[in-house]
Amino acid sequence: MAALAEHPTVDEELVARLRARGLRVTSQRVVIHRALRTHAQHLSAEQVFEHVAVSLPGTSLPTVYATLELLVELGLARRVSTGAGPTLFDSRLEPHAHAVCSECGALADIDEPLRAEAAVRRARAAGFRPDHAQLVIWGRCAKCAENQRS
Amino acid sequence: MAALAEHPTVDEELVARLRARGLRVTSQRVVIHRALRTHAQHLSAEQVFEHVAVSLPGTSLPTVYATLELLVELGLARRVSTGAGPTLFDSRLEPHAHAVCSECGALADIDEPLRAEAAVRRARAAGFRPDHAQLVIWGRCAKCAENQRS
DNA sequence: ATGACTGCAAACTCTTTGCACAACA
DNA sequence: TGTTGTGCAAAGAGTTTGCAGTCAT
Repeated sequence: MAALAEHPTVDEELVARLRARGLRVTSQRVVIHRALRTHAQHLSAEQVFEHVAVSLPGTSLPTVYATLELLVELGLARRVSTGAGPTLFDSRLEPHAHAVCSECGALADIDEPLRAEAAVRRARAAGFRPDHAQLVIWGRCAKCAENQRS
Repeated sequence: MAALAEHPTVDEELVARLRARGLRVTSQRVVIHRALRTHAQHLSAEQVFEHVAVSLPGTSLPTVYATLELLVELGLARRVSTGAGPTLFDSRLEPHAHAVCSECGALADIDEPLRAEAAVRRARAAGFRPDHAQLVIWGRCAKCAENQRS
């Protein structure tokens, strides 16, 4: 737990939530959380691992996986499963849609309110306890649509 | 291609779409498509494989995977990636939401119009070519919410 | 001091690939 | 007859598990 004095505001919420659950504040957890928050959104576990390797060499991939799952449980990250390639992790917590290219797998944020209330209400009426909703739009990104005029 | 005379209406569309693309109508393709249409929705490749093993023994798992992907391309099935467990394939083509239990992975249909038009328009404006949208609601199913009062 | 957490290696699940044979058109 | 499609076996990607040792509390 040294050399971690910077980024106070980014870390605060993580530390608070770990403490609230009686979980330990380890350097790995701090660095992994920071990687997700400070780099581009939608990182795979492998990408997080690469970023973390710079700031905290020796961190293992299984720890990255475990920590990312923990962050999701703590409500500090969201899983984005595109079904193509690895699962991505997103530190943007506001509900927003994702556009996924079925050709190259590229992922883009769509800033637009979800309008999922009706479906969420319907799910709740069926005994389901909704946590959050996610809208994924499948299609072709501009680049792939141009390259392959089919 | 014998003993496949039943289920005419279920098969018709598949045969038409295969012919239209100059693709061959094989017994495996017919049986796999039929399995997806006649059994409960949301089957994994493995589950399709098991069902197909009854009606056409000897069919291989790689063929099941290849054919399911083909059905998706032909617009006769939809991929549903929950991010937990294997990819599921859905023969219901009308847009509808899915509720996924983050505890046990159970998947349920939510019959509710999507209201994804605004997000789709936004994606299209960014050069993206939308194909279809999917709304996934994460949470806990009735059973898991009851078992584990946390 | 003690129990949670990590690193390592290995296993595991799901899916794809390469190649020889089979069968639709 | 000429490919397209299939089966088999093997490989591959992504993720999880078991266990011994480490470190936050």
